Amino acid sequence: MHWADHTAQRLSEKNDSQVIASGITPSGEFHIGHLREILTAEMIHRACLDAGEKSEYIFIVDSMDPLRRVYDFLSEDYEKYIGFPLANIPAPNPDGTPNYNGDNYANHFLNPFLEALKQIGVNPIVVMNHETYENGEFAEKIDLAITNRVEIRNVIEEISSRELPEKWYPYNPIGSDGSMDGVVITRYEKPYVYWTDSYGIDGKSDIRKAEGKMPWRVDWAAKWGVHGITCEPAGKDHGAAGGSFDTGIPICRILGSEPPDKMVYEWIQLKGSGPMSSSSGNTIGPVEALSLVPPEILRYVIARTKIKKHIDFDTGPSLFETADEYERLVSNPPEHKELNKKKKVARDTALGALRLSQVRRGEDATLSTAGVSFRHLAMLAQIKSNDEDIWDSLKRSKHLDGEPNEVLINRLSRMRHWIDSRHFPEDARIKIQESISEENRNKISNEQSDFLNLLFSRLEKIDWNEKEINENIRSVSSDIGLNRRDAYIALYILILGSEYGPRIASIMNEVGKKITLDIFSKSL
RNA sequence: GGGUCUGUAGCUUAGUCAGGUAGAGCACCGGGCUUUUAACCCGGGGGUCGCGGGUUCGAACCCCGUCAGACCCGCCA
Repeated sequence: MHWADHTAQRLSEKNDSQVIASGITPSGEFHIGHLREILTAEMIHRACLDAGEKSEYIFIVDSMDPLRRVYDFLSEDYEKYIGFPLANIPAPNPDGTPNYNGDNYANHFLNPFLEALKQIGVNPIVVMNHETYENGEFAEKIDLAITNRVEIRNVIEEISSRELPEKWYPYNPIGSDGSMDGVVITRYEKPYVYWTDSYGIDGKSDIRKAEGKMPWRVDWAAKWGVHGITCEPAGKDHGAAGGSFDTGIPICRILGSEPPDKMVYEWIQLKGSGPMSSSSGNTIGPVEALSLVPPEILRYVIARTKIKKHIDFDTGPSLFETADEYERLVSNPPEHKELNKKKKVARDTALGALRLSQVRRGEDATLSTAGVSFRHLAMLAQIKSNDEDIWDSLKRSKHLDGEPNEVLINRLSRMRHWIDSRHFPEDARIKIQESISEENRNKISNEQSDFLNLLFSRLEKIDWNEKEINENIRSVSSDIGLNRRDAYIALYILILGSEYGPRIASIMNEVGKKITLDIFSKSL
């Protein structure tokens, strides 16, 4: 059974309806790693719906979280905003300086991410956490937290083995300048928290408004209760023993609600370069990823992997494999015949991954395939600049019957982006030789050389099109008495510097008569 | 130091929760397709399931230990 279906089943035994949640702090550019957070939760949500459960999927944006420090992509101007809620400070310009006329910091990073989510078929209920504070929904939890602060402090100290000060409060008020740093609470009298900030200024915060927030570990536990969350997968950083999940569970109960079960997923890493991080700049954005990778393939990368396995995200060679695996699975799904238990499980898992990879829930997977392997399309896209020529070629090779569908058109457009990008694998790149290298010349036999010479003289006279080129290759090889395989090998060596390749006549045709014949004349 | 997760064919992995003869795909090799070799079809080889012990009629699966990698215990998913 697929992990999402399995989780859905477990959840249905516990609750009548589900609220699946994700939470992310918009402290910088969103990256592919965040997509795992989102998709893990969203796929569980879909699995619940598919099982006939009631379910909602909410994406909580931690817009009330403070700016921790001046990240590398920010200018020094942000020094003055440290400790401010992200919803209350200006978004950065491209050069890192604050843009006082633009959107707030949280929205600035959030909006492009939501756009990317739409593309991969994720339409969450978005909750801005600062609004939950603003409209007073947290007031009761804050009150409970403060009145039970000793107990909560003990939980955190015992479980996370952190030491908290004697006068610790599970609430950080915003001081006179807008920052939550260095504000000391003097007393609590519902609904006001009285404080003195780092300038010695006294003030009070209303717990029914966004005039302060609970610290992270308490805030998370409170959110579970306020939104009635039944499942929130968390990154493994939160999942460690003594981590925020372990403290959140008892704190949530202290605050009067039943917490979701602990659920932890592994991280996505960029192949070869360690974990992604918004602040270190080691990222690939969802938007960039989606310009190269079809959305159903991106979903499939997450869906096919068990949540406790780490994923090496790679927009290089393994993308071919993943994409082609997807195509194969759709066009040739595991059969429903008599199977033993294990094979049945394996089949259900694979089909579940496929089902959850669809951009639109419930859509037939066969509508999401292009009918052509990634590899083949990559080859065609490189040798044919005109899309129509590609459709023609695909019709001839019987990949395509009639007009290309939307999926195929999208695939080709993304393929062209990929080929033009630095991510495209070098060994998949077709490189037309200018002239033959000494090493390659030695691989060519005398017979092959005769073939090339005769072909050269014939090609000079023909109309330059794929059919003519092909016919000449065949006739010349017959005339010389060279078997066809060796003839093609000679041509591949000459033109691509390799002993094999895609249909050589297409390449020669696409490259053009003059350039092709130049290669011959320089090499022979 | 404490803890979590991962380790199955050259590569990516299914199967581990509910123990019952190790399954795929890629790659590789061979054959076919007689307008082709990154297209398509058929076949084949390849695994001490990290290692050691235990429980069991039977262990990839459960238990103990051990090695390796990743990560957490400081508000980075």
